[in-house]
Amino acid sequence: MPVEPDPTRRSHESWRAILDATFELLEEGGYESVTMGAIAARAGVGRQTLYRWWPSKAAVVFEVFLDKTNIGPFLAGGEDFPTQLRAFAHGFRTLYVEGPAGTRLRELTGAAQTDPDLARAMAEQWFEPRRAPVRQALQEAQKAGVVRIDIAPDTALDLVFAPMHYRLLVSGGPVDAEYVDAIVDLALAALAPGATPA
Amino acid sequence: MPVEPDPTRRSHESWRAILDATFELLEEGGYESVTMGAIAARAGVGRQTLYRWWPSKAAVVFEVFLDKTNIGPFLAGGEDFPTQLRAFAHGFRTLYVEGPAGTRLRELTGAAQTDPDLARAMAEQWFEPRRAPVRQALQEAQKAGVVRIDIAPDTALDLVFAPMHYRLLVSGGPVDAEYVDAIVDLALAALAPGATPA
Amino acid sequence: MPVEPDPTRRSHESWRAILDATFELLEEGGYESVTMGAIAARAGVGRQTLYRWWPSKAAVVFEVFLDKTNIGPFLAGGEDFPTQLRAFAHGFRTLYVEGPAGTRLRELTGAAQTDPDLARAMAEQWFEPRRAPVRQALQEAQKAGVVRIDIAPDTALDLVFAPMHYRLLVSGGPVDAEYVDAIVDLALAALAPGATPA
Amino acid sequence: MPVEPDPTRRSHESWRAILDATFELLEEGGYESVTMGAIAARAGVGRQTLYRWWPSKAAVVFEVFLDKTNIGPFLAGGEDFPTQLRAFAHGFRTLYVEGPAGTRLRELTGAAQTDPDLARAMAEQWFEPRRAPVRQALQEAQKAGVVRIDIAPDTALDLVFAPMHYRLLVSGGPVDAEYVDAIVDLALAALAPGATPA
DNA sequence: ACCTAACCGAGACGGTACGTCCTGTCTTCTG
DNA sequence: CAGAAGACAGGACGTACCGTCTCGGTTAGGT
Repeated sequence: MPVEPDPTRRSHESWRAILDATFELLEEGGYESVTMGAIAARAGVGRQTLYRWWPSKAAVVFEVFLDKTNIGPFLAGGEDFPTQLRAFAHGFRTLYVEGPAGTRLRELTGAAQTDPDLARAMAEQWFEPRRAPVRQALQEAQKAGVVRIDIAPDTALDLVFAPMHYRLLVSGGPVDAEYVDAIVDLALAALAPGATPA
Repeated sequence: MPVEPDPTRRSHESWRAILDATFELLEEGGYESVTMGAIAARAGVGRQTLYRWWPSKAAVVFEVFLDKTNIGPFLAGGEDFPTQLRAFAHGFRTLYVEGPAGTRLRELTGAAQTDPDLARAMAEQWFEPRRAPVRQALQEAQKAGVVRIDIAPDTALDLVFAPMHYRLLVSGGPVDAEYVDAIVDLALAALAPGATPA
Repeated sequence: MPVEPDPTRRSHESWRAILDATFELLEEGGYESVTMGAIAARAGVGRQTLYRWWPSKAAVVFEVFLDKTNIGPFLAGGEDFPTQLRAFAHGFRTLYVEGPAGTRLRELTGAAQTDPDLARAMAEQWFEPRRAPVRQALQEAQKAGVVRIDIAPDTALDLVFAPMHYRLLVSGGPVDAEYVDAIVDLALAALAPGATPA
Repeated sequence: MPVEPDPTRRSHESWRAILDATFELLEEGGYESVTMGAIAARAGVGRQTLYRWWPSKAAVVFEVFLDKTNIGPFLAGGEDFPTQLRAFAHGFRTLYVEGPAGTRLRELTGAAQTDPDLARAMAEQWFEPRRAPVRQALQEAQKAGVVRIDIAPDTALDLVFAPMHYRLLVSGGPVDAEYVDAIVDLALAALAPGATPA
């Protein structure tokens, strides 16, 4: 049984240096170019220190990703659900889909396909925290009768989350503001209380 | 100057042995356990023969994936669009989402996040051939007035394709028949000619 | 500036535990398997405590060797030189050449080839104390005219000490009682006052 | 079961570069400073190539030692045994006891104390080839009645070989020409047909 | 009865070397 | 003469130790 090291013994300087070094390496050459050895060398840290706190380079990169991007988007309160949802979707796109954050998200999600630990960590620490507030608002909207009650909340959420991730990871299609608007429109249409199939 | 190998010289026995060996290795240990060396050894083939015809293990695995799965789903003719779409979605789920094919699809899509050549090959040879017939049927349904005309076809397609891939690749949620039904229902509701947002 | 540790503060329990742990590790896996970390862990002692009192694992192992073997052989008084020499040689063989002590002696002498500090310590604290009484007896025998006077004492001593160490360290040949007898016979023949070359 | 690589496939350039690099590293920093990684880097060779042909750095260094020193000493023919023996002993001292060769011999013999494979290789490929011609000459001298017949040849050989190795490896005493002469004198005295103990 | 200084166990730290694995190229021998 | 076999340079991996360091806790005088 692996002994969990006492986090209070952890050297803050090393931890910071490791995250910074990893960030720089990611910016310079992308995920593939990052290696445990390169991180250690850049950070001026022993290789073993890396392995003491992270099981793999994927874990380090994920922590950097969390460290740099754990800033939203937040759900605006005091607005109606459609407005909230649209604002959230645009915020998500701005923060995570384009630019380096999008590339990191693609690379990490890619690595997670063959790394169950990473997949679990990302699900718990990244994806779920972003779905949770929207789920909450959705369920309130359902109770208020603004959204169909006969849809499982997670299925409804997928209508907005899935297309953005799908274009990012699979189809490579553009995820611009127009696309986000269209997706939100379609989701709201599908979720309208009296909606019926074509 | 790299000489382009003459495809007519390609040995069918070797080609077959390589694909079979790769398939076996995938079944036995998954994508991570496959290496060019292991394929060559298992196939009784020289390493160079592999590199002559494929640039990377991803390319070999993708060819195996194509070889084993290039069998549908097909779009039923002579039925109305909702019926066609639903049947297609269930067919897709059955063939590619669960079982080994789903695992291969996840692994390859994962690898494609850091391998642009693989990403392009998969888009052209796998994803697009599956979207194309549905796009065709959708556009005919739009012309027939059965589906809203004001939606870009690829955006509309995403309503069905995205959720299945999202659960497979990102959320890890179940992709069962109920989910597929729900997604198709919601897509059709969103695409109904008179649909309006919540 | 390195402060010299105060020897009076030395914990006897730790010292004992370290020597015992080292001895056990040597018995279990030989010199190669002993590490400073393993000694500390086995002794229930901090790593730093080891380094406070010994500069290297070789030094610890040598102290264990001294601790366990510093018991002779002794030179019998009141006998003639040939008898003394023969008894000493057999005693040496019994105590140090065979069994674990012989293995330790081999390993330490081996390590001393690339560790001058260890080499010096062994020469002063182990080899010389064993040569000294024999040298003393030899010199008395020379004065008494029983042994040739024209041979440097250390050269004469080598006639007995060298063959046993040579077989132990270099040739791997047997160092049994017959060999010791033969060596002592030859040495005495060479050292006889009237001896002349072949 | 480890597959023995086919020696005919061995790259002569790499082999030469490895031996030369190892020799240089030995000259520069001694045995301790040599590492498999440093050899590979200096030789411009892959690490795996080293491990393909040698099991350890000790094996490489031993091969370098053989390569550089496998040049004698030779036993002069047509002379009487005492003259042959003395010339051989001086030749041995000149070639192997002083200078870098002596240091290498010490380091390798040291390493052999905890490396049985090395010990065996050295015994077979280095020590025995140097003892063999002397044993041969000794046995002829015994048949000719010039040397006592009642001494095992290997015991007799030890009278000359052991003291030189003992001073080199154990006592650190000088191994100069005077010492060699004295040792040869004593050995011959001990081996004279009519020799009797003191 | 309290300081205070050195000791202690524990273990994280920066490093170095290890031996293995895999990649993509090059060479040799064989059917 | 095509291709199986495998050696090659290169480089990342994860592990094992090294010797130093920092952290609290304990012990032992000296006040």
